[in-house]
Amino acid sequence: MGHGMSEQKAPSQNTVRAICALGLVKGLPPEVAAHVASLARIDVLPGGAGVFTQGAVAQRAYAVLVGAVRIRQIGSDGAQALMRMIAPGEMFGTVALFTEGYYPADAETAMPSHIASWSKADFMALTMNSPQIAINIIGMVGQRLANVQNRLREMATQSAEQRIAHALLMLVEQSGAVQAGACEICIPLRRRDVAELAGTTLYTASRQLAAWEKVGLLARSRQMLVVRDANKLRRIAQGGLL
Amino acid sequence: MGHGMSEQKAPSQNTVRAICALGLVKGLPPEVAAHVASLARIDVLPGGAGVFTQGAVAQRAYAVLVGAVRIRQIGSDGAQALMRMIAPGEMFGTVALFTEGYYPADAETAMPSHIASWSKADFMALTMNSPQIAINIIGMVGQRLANVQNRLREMATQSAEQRIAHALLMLVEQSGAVQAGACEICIPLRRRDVAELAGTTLYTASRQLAAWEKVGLLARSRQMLVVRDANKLRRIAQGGLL
DNA sequence: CAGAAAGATTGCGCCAGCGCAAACCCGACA
DNA sequence: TGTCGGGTTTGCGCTGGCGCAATCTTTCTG
Repeated sequence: MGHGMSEQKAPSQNTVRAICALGLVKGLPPEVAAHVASLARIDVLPGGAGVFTQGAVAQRAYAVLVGAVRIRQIGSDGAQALMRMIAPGEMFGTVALFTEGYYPADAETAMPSHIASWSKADFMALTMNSPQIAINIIGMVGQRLANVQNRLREMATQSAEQRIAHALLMLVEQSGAVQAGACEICIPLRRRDVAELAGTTLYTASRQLAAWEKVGLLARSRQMLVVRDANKLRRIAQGGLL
Repeated sequence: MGHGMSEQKAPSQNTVRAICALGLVKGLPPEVAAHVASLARIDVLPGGAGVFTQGAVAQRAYAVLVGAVRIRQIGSDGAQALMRMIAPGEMFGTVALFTEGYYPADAETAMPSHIASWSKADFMALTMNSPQIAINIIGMVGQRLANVQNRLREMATQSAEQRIAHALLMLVEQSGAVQAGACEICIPLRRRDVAELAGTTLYTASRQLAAWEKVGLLARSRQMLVVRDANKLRRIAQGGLL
């Protein structure tokens, strides 16, 4: 949105295809999906670029086509928490259009990314005119709600170790590229990100990840994390051992 | 839902009025609201009655007209967390109709209650036929999502004392009856409920509440909690002192 | 109204994990 | 190739709050 470094394009072949694969237009005839795509604006952003900021008036709904986005919330006391990482094919910033109208968190690219977005007017019109789109939105938001509620319960009842394991498993599910039994998480993660996702501190997260690397459960390949034994991780997440 | 003790009625005058005040039918003409009300089934339940159970196939959407409902989630390890308390005028169990179809938590009355509900078929039809209803649902779910995300952040970053304060403030907001500067929370709360809402243990919650009662910040009047100084509580929640 | 069952309180010991501080690693850029 | 800055690791001490166990209180139930 008006960044010095952003490059703006009209939808191209590839981007149209990506938009048509969005959950938003699931179950809709191709021509409707194409129409949705035609309304989108595409931003090509470098890593670390802001998309919107917490508290700003919500004017657009977004989707990641390529890359990754970090959604971070800052409390009145300055404490930060990473609400979610957005992988390609997922939407973000949509709920604020339907509620009070302010983004509840910051959004910034975690790597060079292509971001699609729709104006509030267009997006509302789409929703009003197509019950299927409205239902798709409810489904997406509901999914998120269920997910966040699970995390909330885990946060309240599980150990830091388990929570970190869960965070990694969630990321694998979101953007895991399976290769030779191992899963690479295709989202760049700092220690700090893992910590905030799991609701613990940088220090604890660093120690835990280091320990898992030592055992060979985890590895790093050029900035990305690789889970070498997802089942073992799953067992840890369930609280198998302590 | 087929309980021995439940009494089932067709919508009466009072219940119709209550249903028309639901956020679900906000912005809709009275006759549509009346139609929504006519489709509702009303259950009159005693306290402690189950409404639905976690994992069951979602077949109805619910709203509390009178009373209160506890929504509790149980993890695979048996650990419990109280997701939310439902006050009169609020809906619950609606999201599952739009997602995978299973209720993600248990619901039981926390006191004698009147519960309205709609069949999945009716509810989906309403949503398909009225974009306004669809948008209202998105708004309600979005509100919930924002709320849960806030709790998630607090859980990750704040002290148990702060979290308990937040939990009480949320309840006041939900069903606070102001009287002589103090707010009574019109939902029956056990220590355990407060603890699970705040993501701490029964013991810690009990100690904290006892301390606040000692200082006069809190009081108990027949099973209900009364917040005598909401501002002070707010200051504690913000982390003013430790 | 007695007895049982469920909930609340509180003393006490203990440890997970927080968080400072200092060192270390590594990619970017001149 | 130096050096600069952001990110990471790790030792160490400290404490919030967990959780057992015993007791007390209140609410049901017959």
